[in-house]
Amino acid sequence: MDARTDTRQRLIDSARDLIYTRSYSDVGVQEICDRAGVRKGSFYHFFPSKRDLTLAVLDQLQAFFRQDIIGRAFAADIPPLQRISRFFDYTADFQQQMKQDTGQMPGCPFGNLACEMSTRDEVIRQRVEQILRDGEVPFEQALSEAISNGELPELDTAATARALFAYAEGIMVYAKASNNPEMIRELGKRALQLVVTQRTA
Amino acid sequence: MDARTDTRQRLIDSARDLIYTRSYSDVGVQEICDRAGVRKGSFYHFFPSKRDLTLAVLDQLQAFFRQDIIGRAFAADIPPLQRISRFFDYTADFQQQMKQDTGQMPGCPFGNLACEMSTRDEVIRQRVEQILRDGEVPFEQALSEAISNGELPELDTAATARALFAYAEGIMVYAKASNNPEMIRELGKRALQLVVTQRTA
DNA sequence: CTTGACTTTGACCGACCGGTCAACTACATT
DNA sequence: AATGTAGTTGACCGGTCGGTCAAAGTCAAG
Repeated sequence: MDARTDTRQRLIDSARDLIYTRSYSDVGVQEICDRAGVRKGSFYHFFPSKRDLTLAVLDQLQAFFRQDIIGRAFAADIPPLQRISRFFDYTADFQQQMKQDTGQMPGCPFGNLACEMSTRDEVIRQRVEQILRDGEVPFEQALSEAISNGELPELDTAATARALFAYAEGIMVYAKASNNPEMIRELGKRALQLVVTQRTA
Repeated sequence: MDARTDTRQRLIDSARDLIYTRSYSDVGVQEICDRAGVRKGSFYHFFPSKRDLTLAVLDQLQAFFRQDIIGRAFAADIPPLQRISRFFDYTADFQQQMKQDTGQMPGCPFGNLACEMSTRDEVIRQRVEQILRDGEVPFEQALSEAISNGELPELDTAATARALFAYAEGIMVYAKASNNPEMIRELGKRALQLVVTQRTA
């Protein structure tokens, strides 16, 4: 690992930890540098601005989210609809671990930044929007597979996937406001109701 | 309107506008005072801290939310389940108006503050948590009424109301990230699916 | 006319903000 | 050994942060 990569990566990691557990505006460049053991001048050698560092942080968070949450939850070892339920369980596990480590439930890093930054930085907003769009994909795939399997009737997989993901975001906001990861599990149980096409009764 | 009430109220209004459309950390006390036409020293005569002003802002926002959104949406002029659908429509209308006025969709002020402040200020977190709890009530009442009417079978009204409200929060995050209030309408159409107790198919 | 409470003012506090810059070091290539 | 490049350093920029304070102004009740 050459020094370039290392310093740059330490800045990303430091910013990820701080911004995720606090907020964009609450964390200064100086604090990010301190935690990374980097002088501020070096920071601006690697990133033209705090915003650009944040975009790099978003890339890394998306990669982690895809591999460690989405990837494991949507693995093909169980039927597709069960994977959606598993996603909420793994999300709850992760938030529970974060709370154990930091004392507080940080919620969804993308939702957090969407709320804080969408009206303030169009570049960040668009990046977050794209990440949310990408997050719909595994849900949509699981739904398609369930339809193929005969587990589900024909339905609008794209719209349903989006509703599921939006519900997941709402659950995270709600659980964060309550500082209670258990709420993710409770509310997550209802997610599959969004998949149905017609109401009973 | 005596001067005391007026100055204090102008500070609350100014802070509401600025914090709602931007964020807590992005708005300074000085800027709040400038917009209110108040000198900073006066600010600290009426509020011991920026946090306390924010709590006053939350009170006012909750009152507005109750009267102008919840109150109108859940009026008894239509059947209870339709009131829930109307809530999403009115919410979309309001966000559309905000976007027209400011260029951007600000989303839910409570969800925004939940995301930004829950890990940073326990007092604000608890206040927001209470506001979210209070928001569940009209949903729960509508569900109870629908059960009485025979429109719905017996179900856990408290848990269902919470799921509905969480879904609403998620829709707001999603729409804000997309800067597209229309998304509230589209996703809102699926809300009543969360009310069902068993899946078809 | 005085008192006392409420309100306003503007200067001030130390700390921090995001960002810039010229000088310097380390190292690989020639 | 000389050169070029990547990386590092710390001082520095103007501006803002949340918050404090003593002094002055305002006004109604006694």
